[in-house]
Amino acid sequence: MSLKHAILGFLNYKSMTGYQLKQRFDKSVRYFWNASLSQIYPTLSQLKEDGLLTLEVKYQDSSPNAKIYHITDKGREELRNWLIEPLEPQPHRSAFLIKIFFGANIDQNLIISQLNQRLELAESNLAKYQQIRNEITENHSLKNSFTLFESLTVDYGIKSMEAVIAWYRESIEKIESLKRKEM
Amino acid sequence: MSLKHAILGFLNYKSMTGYQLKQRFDKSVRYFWNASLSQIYPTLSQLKEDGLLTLEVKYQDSSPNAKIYHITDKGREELRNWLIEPLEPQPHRSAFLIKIFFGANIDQNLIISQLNQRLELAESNLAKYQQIRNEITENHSLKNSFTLFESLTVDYGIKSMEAVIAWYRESIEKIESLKRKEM
DNA sequence: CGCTACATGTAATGAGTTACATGATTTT
DNA sequence: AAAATCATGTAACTCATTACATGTAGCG
Repeated sequence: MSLKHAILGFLNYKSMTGYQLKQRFDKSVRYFWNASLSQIYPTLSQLKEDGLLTLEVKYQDSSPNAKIYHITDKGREELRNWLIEPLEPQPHRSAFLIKIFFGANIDQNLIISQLNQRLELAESNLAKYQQIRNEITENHSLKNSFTLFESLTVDYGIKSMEAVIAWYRESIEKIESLKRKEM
Repeated sequence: MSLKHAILGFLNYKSMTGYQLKQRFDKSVRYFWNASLSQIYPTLSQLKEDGLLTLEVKYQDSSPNAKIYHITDKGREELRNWLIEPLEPQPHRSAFLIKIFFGANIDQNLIISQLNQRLELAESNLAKYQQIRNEITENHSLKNSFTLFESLTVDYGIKSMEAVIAWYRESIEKIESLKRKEM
């Protein structure tokens, strides 16, 4: 499970609560790994039981007690081993491509409009990624290895968005051109 | 669930058994939707219970009885509705990008070698997709809408492989160049 | 007075993988 | 003799989502 290792990765930089972890996820890796609080909390308990984390309870008047998790040596080793060992490539599932595959069954205009919707979404995502990219480049030099690796993940987003945008455009054109021939 | 609709999509073309469905999946959509027999069989039962399929049992001497499933009118309607209605964009998870994100924690050569592994894999996938693409173009004219939509899914594979290949190459170079600066 | 932020969880359900279980026929 | 093909499934487990449940403090 990668959630475990992502949590270990963040806690390796800084001890924090589940709530804060969620915020870290949302601020950095959300575009390729989303995690909900209802998944983070049980995972933290489990990591603690496995001896990869320790728990420090901070009693607070103002808000509920905060559970601050710290990574242990065993946790750091687990993280390191996971990072070192090559990962089996995961097959990726795309329900959208299933729809395209069976696209001949419905009116082509309905497919085109769905492609257009996705195209707009991809364009707005691309703009977001480019903005994040600019912020990284402005604030840090890429000589810092932490920054370099973070920027690589953003570059991945940019490159893949550019590729799908081109695909959406070409696909729409091809379907339009088929329509013309069928008339 | 898209598996249901993919099954309906195939059965809409031709009635068949779960085993044959698996073969169809493997021959066409495997690159963006894999399905195992242990998932196909219960899903077929469920689709039958929901009245989207009917079952015809073919008794055979040579091999176990074959259960041939046929799509019903209700099934065709369900397929059509699913194809027509826009799909919520699914967030994609990449454990590999999590590794890259935390890449600063380990020796950079270990990251580079993992990137190289993936690069080789992506190149061989690209070659496969291009071959499939050539076969489609040779055997059918793209004026046929069934063929067009199938070819679009292959084009998606080609375009996204080309994009990640470029990303792998650039990432490796950037890490190499960081190494040089750090020496 | 309601919304957001802080802070924690549980329970039910869905979707998918892996392991287990059976058995005949055909090809290597 | 072993492996692949045809043909069916069940059970256990993992991972993730959605709904449910609780409560304070501060801001507009």
